[in-house]
Amino acid sequence: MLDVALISHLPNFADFSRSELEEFIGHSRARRVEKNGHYFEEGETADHFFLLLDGYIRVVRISPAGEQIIVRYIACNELFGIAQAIGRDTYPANAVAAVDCVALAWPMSLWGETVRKFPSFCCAANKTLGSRLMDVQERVIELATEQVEYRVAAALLKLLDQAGKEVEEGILIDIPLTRQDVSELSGTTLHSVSRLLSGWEQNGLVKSSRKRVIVTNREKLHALTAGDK
DNA sequence: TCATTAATTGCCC
DNA sequence: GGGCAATTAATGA
Repeated sequence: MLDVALISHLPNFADFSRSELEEFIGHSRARRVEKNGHYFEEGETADHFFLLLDGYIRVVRISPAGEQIIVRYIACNELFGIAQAIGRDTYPANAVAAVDCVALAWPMSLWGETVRKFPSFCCAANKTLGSRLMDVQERVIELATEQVEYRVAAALLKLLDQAGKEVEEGILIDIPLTRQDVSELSGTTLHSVSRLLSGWEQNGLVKSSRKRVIVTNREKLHALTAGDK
């Protein structure tokens, strides 16, 4: 079984006693999903909720025309698949492992009592939902009003916050990320992303290679989202 | 080494 | 900016 210390520091569990947390974890099962596998698919009965312990998850929806849209990425220590919290009994999107992932899975039947009994857990779930909602609102506004350059820069900056990892040349987005992925995340095409990244590379903002993006000048990238240009 | 998957670039709308 | 095609590059079996 899993070491309680792995997650006891999370705000979700602030008002669990040690034994309560042990019991709660006892009701979960660690679920491993290898890269490109999925935790659940859109429309499936939501029988579990999850806490990501390691890895990154891509939340994907398919448009009526069959095109993929990446809704967001989920980083570790985040709750996901919490359909019950928004009154659904099916999952609203696909959850795909962007890398090999480990998550704890609880039966959804535990959701109600957990939320009722532990304000810290409830509060963390609300915060998670709230910040996702804010994210979505921001993106709607971006899509309606901003240029592609802005949107791609904003998408990269968001990933930097979620998955940034310091390396010698700058900050690496620690998720395998194709141009296609970036385009699905920012509502454009892989061609435009490729052209933008090439341009930015020449100007020293980023360094990219196959499935990897390193941001070498965060300030300049940020400036692209500041309204000018 | 070959087959597959990604990335780049030029041309046209 | 997007769509398409040709080309090249990287990767993994």
